[in-house]
Amino acid sequence: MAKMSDKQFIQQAKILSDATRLAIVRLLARKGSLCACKILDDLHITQGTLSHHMTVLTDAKIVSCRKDGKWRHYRLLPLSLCEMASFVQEICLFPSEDSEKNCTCSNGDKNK
Amino acid sequence: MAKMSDKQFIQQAKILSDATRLAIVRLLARKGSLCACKILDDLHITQGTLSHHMTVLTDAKIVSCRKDGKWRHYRLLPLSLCEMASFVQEICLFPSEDSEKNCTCSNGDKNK
DNA sequence: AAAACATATTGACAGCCATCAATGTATGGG
DNA sequence: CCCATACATTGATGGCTGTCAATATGTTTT
Repeated sequence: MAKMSDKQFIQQAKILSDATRLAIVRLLARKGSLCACKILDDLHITQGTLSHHMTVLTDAKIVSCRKDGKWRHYRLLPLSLCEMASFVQEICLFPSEDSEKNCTCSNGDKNK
Repeated sequence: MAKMSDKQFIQQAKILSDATRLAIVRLLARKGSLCACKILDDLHITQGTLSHHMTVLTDAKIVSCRKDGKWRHYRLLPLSLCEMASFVQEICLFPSEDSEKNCTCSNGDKNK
């Protein structure tokens, strides 16, 4: 699994930090695969708004899209989400070293 | 570790999806503990802007703050970040069941 | 060909927010 | 006391974006 850049993480986090898009992602996580019209049934938004969100999610490779006649079937792509989880996990596991002793807030010599 | 609500996750993700705040978090992850003036040295923002971001991060319990005379020492709090990582991880581990067979996009009967 | 359905696109708009400049507050030094 | 330092607060502003209404595009059905 490739490591995510800060820039990538920011993009993905911004995408997931929207209530509507998170609802879509969670819905897909439960249902596996859905066409846009079924997703629309669960949300209180316009069809144009949903289309916009699906484009955003697809471009970010958070979901995949398969054409089937008139329909578009969407499915969750685990890779981006896993990379995102790892990204946060790594920060979370910071060494926790105490560098306060090195603080030189222009008073680092107050103990002289 | 408590489970995060969708609302909480959205709030935290929104906070981390800002380049400046992510830089602050990563800086604290490396250095352990820093006062505001040292954080300011690493960023190209105004002091007032930094103060704003530190308030946001502190309110969200992503960092802790300890007063020491004129100074404020900030430190990363791992809990919120870990919960956030778990939140994404759980979505990432969705069952991957294929419910496409149940899709009734008004053409569920097209094989009749 | 026409109508119905599914989705995409466009333009406009309101709300949010990161940022700055300016000012305010608190703490410590001389 | 006065001044410097560290940080907070306020008001204004520009940019981004989620949303809708309207319209367009593509596909299937009749």
